Amino acid sequence: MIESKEKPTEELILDAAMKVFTRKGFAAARMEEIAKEAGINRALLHYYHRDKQTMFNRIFESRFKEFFKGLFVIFESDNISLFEKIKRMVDHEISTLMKHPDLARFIITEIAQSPDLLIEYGKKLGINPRVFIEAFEKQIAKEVDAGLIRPIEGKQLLINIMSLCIYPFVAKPVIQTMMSLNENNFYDMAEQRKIEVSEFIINAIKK
Amino acid sequence: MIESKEKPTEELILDAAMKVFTRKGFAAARMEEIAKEAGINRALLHYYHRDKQTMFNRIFESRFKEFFKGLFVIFESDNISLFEKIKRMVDHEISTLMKHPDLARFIITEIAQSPDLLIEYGKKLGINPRVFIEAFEKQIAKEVDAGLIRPIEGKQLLINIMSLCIYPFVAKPVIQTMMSLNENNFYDMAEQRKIEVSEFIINAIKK
DNA sequence: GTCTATAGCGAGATAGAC
DNA sequence: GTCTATCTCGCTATAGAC
Repeated sequence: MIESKEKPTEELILDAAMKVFTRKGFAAARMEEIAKEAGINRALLHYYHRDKQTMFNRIFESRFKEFFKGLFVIFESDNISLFEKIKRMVDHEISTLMKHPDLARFIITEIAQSPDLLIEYGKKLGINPRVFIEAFEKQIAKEVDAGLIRPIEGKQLLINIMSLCIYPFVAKPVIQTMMSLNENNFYDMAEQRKIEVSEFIINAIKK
Repeated sequence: MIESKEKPTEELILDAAMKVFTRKGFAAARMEEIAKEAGINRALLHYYHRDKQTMFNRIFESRFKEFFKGLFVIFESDNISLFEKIKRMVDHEISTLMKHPDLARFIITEIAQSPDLLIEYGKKLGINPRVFIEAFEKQIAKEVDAGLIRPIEGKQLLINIMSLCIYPFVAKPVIQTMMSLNENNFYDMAEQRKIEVSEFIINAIKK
């Protein structure tokens, strides 16, 4: 593997840190492993970043944004039908996670360890899910009242959508082993879900 | 808090270890914290269990069983309809996780760190998901062929069922914060899902 | 900027008194 | 069986040469 464009060391480090933190989590990650992954020396990590925690925060922030941005944007677009919105959300979410299969597990487990992270970085990055959730709930209630879909609570529907999109990636190693899926098989399955999940949801709620 | 029935120390330790390992994972768990949780001294942990790893293995085995047993049993019962089976699976899974909300995240993250755990403990405990999965796929294929349900792949349906049941618990801290749910609210929501999810799935696949 | 060497510390494990 | 004291080691972080 020849590096045709030699990246600046700082970026090499960030890339390496991202990989290692994402697959190991903060506690199990080792500076040694990050250095190795970046092809440099342990000491050099500290030249660019004060310490492990600082490094982690930087990585967490960017991954947090990656995970939480996107989704909400779609919902805000106003003049498209509910079913179309759901299709786009599902497609967007599964596409994102196919590109970053460990992202969801990383974010969720780190937040589980210190729930304040969600509030802290939510504020810092101006991501406020509640606004989005309320809008979503309102739209669902309206559709139900108008008799356009079966009765269902917005919260529950939203959890269902997230579950169907996100869980397969969170549990990827479990699913792969249980169902004997190699990397390719897994991605085929995920790709198929872009449509499968949309249809599943729409069938579940349509009248 | 008065301990009316004083448990033997060994059990106190196992209970404490279960709690700490489950919420922190192996890497972030501290022997000190386990000792404190058990109300004893650090050194005493080593009197009952050789070391941290041994202790962890013991805990992991019992939690692994807890997570993977159950589910499969239900499916094997033969003379009930598919919809009834789904209802029972959903109810069983959500009930289990309501009792042990951190269980799924624990098992999944530890397996993600070392996927061999799934194979190793699966063998050790005689849990073989593949048999179950194949039977499930066969039944779905039959129902589809007979025109009793919409066309859907068994694998995808199974993943959907697991996702809808398990994800809310895996992502519990995220969901609680995003949706402003305290413990009670969360449990009400989960309780409601026992029916909500069954209906959702059945509507999604019925003709 | 990058390395080698090493200081410093946190945490797991052991020795030994009671 | 349970504790206090201590050893040991792995890992983070720093000092200093190049």
